[in-house]
Formats: sequence, C-alpha cells, structure tokens
Amino acid sequence: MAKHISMAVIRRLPKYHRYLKDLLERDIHRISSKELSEIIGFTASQIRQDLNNFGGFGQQGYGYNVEELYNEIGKILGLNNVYKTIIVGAGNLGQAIANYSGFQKSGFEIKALFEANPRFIGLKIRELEILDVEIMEDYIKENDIKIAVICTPKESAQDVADKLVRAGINGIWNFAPVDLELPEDVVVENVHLTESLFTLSYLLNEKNKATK
Amino acid sequence: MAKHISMAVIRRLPKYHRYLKDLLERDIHRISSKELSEIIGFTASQIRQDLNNFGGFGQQGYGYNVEELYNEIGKILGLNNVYKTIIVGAGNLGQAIANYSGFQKSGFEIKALFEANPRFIGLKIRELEILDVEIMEDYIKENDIKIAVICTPKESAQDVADKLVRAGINGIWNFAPVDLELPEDVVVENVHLTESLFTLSYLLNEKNKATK
DNA sequence: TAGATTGTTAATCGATTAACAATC
DNA sequence: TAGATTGTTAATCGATTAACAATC
Repeated sequence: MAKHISMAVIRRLPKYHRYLKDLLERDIHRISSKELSEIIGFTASQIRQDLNNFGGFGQQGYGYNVEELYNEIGKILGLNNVYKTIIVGAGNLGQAIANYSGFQKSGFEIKALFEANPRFIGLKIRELEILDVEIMEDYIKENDIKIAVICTPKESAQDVADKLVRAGINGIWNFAPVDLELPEDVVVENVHLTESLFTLSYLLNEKNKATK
Repeated sequence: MAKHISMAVIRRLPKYHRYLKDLLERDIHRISSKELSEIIGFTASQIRQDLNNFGGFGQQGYGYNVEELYNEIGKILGLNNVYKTIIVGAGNLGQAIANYSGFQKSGFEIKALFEANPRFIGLKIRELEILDVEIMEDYIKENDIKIAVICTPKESAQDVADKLVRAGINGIWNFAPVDLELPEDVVVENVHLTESLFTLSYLLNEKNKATK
C-alpha cells in the first residue's frame, strides 16, 4: 500500500519540477541534494526525505541525474497525462487563463469557455468560442471533460460547482473566493487571490511596525 | 516585544476575515469558537489559539462579537490602511487584476499599469492608462507607490523587481513563475499558478490510482 | 580504494489538539 | 447562581533537521 504523502511534501513537488527544468535548460545534468538545496532554498535533508517518499532516484557518491529526476517528478505530478479542461466564467481572469499557453503545454487542454452573461456568448478568445453555461453539463458529458476552472463571481460559484459535479467532473481549480462544498471524490484546488493579497498586507504592516 | 506569529497562523487570518464578513452579512452578531469551527473547518481549539496570539477578543460564556472580531482582524491584516499600487505587465492577467474591484475596496488603490510592449502603451484599462515601463522608477518615487504587482513573463520578472526595489517599493505581489531575489526588507507574496495547477494534477492522479 | 553523497533512522522542533481552571 | 465558553497550559502529533551507515 502506498505511503501517505503530506500536503507539505506535495506542494514542494512542483517547485522541484520547476527548478529541475531550469537546470536542464542550463545544461546541468547532475546535482547533489546539497547543491540543489542552495538554489531552491530547502535543506538538503528535506530534499532527500521528500524524494525518498517516491523512491530512490539518487545514487550514493554521485547525486541525482537532473533529467531523470525531472521526468520522474513530472510523472508523479501526472504531467504525462492530458486533461480535457473547460473554463467557467469568461471575464478577464477566465480569459487570462485561456490565453496562457503554459497550461496547455503541461497537458491541460482547454476545450471551451462557458459564460452566463449573454453579451459574451458567441464571442471568441483565440480559437475558443464562448458557450452558454446552460449547455455546459451536456458538453462535459459528451466531450469527456475532466477538469473545470471556476472563474465566476463568488455568488454563482457553488451553483456552477454543483452542475460540474452532476456532469461528472473530476477536478476543480477554483478562483472564486468561496470554499466549495463538494463530494469527497471530487478534487479541488483553490486559488484565493484576496487571501494572498491580505497576507502580503499583513507582512507589510509587520515590517512597518518593526522599523518604527 | 511582540510574539512571533507563524506563517500558518497568518495565512488563516484572511479566511477568518472572509467568514466573519459572511456572518455579518447574514446578521449573525455573536459566535462561539465551536460554531465558527463548524462553518470554517478549523478546530475550535485552533481558532482560540489563533485569536489569542493577538489578544483576548472573546468573552467567557458568551463567545465572540462578530463585528468586533471582524474589525480587529481587519486591523491586524492592515486593511485600515490604503496602499498605492501599480501593476507591471498589462497582459490578460494584469488587466484582470486591474479590473477586479475587490482589491480597490480593500484599500489597494491601483494607480497605473506599466508595460514594455509599445503596442499596449497609451491604451486604457478602465480609467487607467498603460504607461511605458521606462518611466516606472520615476513614477514610483513621485507618486509614493508602496506595492507593485508583477504580471510579466518570467524572463523579465527579476529585472522588473530590481527596478522596483531601486525605486523604493515596500511589497511585491508576484505572479511570475520565478522566485525573486530581493533585499530582506522588501516583502513578497507569490502566486504561483502553475504550481497550484500541478498540485491539482497530483491530487487527481492520486484519486485515480485509488479507484483502480 | 578513498571520497562523496545517498537513503534512512533518530532527535528535535513546531504546530495542532485536548483539557480544564478562570470567569462572564 | 448555573451554564457556557473563553484563555491558556499540557499533551500529542507531525514535519523538519541531524546524523550516520550503506554504497556508488
């Protein structure tokens, strides 16, 4: 049985992935936990512990092969899969996500944008037509959509989530400032921008107090 | 001397703030840690511990006054201040942030957008003119800007950050997928969207393995 | 082989939870 | 007053760091 991996570890994986890609682009093919520690800012001990949750990717006396480790972490993150994705809410944020090519490159294929406001329906973002949220459930079922990105105002987010769940979505990337109520087999990742900004505000305040 | 507050606690504060606002809007004026626990999903014990880092806001036998607690947490987060803010990078994401009225309402006054691409310079987003990033340093100094939001591609983010630091900015809200090198008196809060999406991807994968 | 560095166990540190006396 | 619920101390749990034998 697979060992339980804590969220703290999981959230470090994408960062390893990013730094390893960087190293590859700089043509560095071998790295020790100590060297990686110096550029990524985690302790060498933590890096070895983290990686050993998933298997022994290193070699004593040598370190880690950058390309191999990059690929392995990619697999652990599920980046070898392709996920059909839709975006709900075609406001600025929805459009920004639709336009960011990095997500597509990582295997998140954005198939359509949905919107409730009739003024937007029928318009196009890149190649993507904006569709009426009324037909969303059918679209998800017919096109085997796995992931939905919620970029609606908070008032409609739970409603949209309920529709997504009914249509059989597996995962939700939620940008609305609410905590969605979901069945436990649906995975959710929240991006609460206001909470992030308020954290910055707290830290700024702290700093100002310290200087006084 | 002020007691040290851990990041875990700090990151929960905006969530308390959000739920307390909700309660106020629903005309609930009094709440116990136990009741709050049930709606916010932290343990009652944790809630009391968290709040007591900042002072005794409750009353034995009664609980907490919602409005008072909401205001106190707002003050702790520094939301009674107004911060002059600029956005660097006028792509979709920069525009999305400029257009979101919630940030303005919380005291983050967006004063200008800066952009390197001449095609965008001079255009307007709402009332905001897009300015040339070349004049950014002077603008910051002349207008007493405290916060900058970085929405540039990753290649220019560190360069922009260096300019911001030189001009005397206090805090950076960074959306570029890099870890910025900054002097320690400049506060930074990262929003790494790709890391968030990859976390969702991991969790989806995990779930699928479990069902098999 | 000698040196380097992993994988892994043990020790430490910090955060969360439990318990309960204080008190409204 | 009796009941409720906080503030706070103590216990537990989990995550990070240190140490070192294994081994390339």
